[in-house]
Amino acid sequence: MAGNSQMPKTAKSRAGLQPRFGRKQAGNGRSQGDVMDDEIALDALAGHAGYAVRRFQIWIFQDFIRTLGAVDIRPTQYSVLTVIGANPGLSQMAVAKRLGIERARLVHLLDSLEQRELVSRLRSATDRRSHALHLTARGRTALAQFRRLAAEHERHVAEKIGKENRERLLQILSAFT
Amino acid sequence: MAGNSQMPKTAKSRAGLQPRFGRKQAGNGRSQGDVMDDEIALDALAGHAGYAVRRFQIWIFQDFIRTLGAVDIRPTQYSVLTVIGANPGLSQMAVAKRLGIERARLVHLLDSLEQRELVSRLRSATDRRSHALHLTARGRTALAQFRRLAAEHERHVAEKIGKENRERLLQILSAFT
DNA sequence: CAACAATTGTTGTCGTCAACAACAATCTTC
DNA sequence: GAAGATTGTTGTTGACGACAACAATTGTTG
Repeated sequence: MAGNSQMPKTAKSRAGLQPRFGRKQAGNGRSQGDVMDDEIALDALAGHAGYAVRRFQIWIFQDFIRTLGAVDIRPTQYSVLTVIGANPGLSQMAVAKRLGIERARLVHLLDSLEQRELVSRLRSATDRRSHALHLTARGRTALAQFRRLAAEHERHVAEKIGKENRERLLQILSAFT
Repeated sequence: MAGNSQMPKTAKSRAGLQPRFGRKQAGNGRSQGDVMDDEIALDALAGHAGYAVRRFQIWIFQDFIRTLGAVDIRPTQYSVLTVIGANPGLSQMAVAKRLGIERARLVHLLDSLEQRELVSRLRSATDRRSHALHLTARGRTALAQFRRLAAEHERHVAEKIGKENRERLLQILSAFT
């Protein structure tokens, strides 16, 4: 869950969903389908939380990916690093459960993170089935940088919906974290 | 955008993300990774809007899929039907742009919807490149039922986060619809 | 009006992600 | 110790977004 979100690899420049005006001044006779975007009624959709949340989530992930683009870290990777950083020694199962990621999926995520030498899988002394996850030294310093960029992303969010709204949002959704 | 969201085909019964207690009373000596979920710190993640939004979006889509499971309608399909129903005669381009779906993706969505005889693609009289999208009679009555189920889903959302919070959320995110 | 550019629907490819299923190695439990 | 559960792993399926290319059909412009 923390993961998902199929974002564009190439972050789109057009950040937004701002209403677009203009485009062919609304003439008299408009044929089928020839309607300006803004005029297209959403109908019941406008009252659906899921629709709004979905579009917001897309925007926010795109901005995250763009903002952390230079360091090539996606939201899921960031969430994994953060949890491991805050809880060294966790098993893959524990991380997966905490973040709502499938353990099958976490395998690949960790493969990549381990290849980049940000995370290391140590064999657990007490349970030889499981791995104890740790950040490498490199991972720790890298995460510090990621955090700064993530904070910048969070400022973008605040700019987009308003500082107070962002906090209200976090409060409303606190049960889901 | 309206689309995306890879949901489980088989809606999970456990709706939630409620904190789970218990599981092996926290003994004294806990080894690596042997930590109760609730104790695992999220650290910076807790302050990230994207993380909360993502988990909420997953919950909400799962509930939508489960609630509309009997009629086999997913969020994206519902959004397409709603927009076509509210704006008969729209071209595929117009629908795609309005919902933020790729037109390539909409092709498949409409193929499925047309096969189920909920939507029909009529050749536009004015632009022979494009299709004028309409709901079939069957589609209109079906959509009415979908709407009732979607309203039920929306009530689940209200139960989950609170009636007032849901409305506050819709207001905060209104710019994204 | 004819050449060129843009749009529309379509097909296909690639990459991300969630859900499952199966498996070997390793605990746990009875 | 045998049966059952858990952990990490691999592989498959399906929804989805991004892209690229294409034919058919406008539009635009010299």
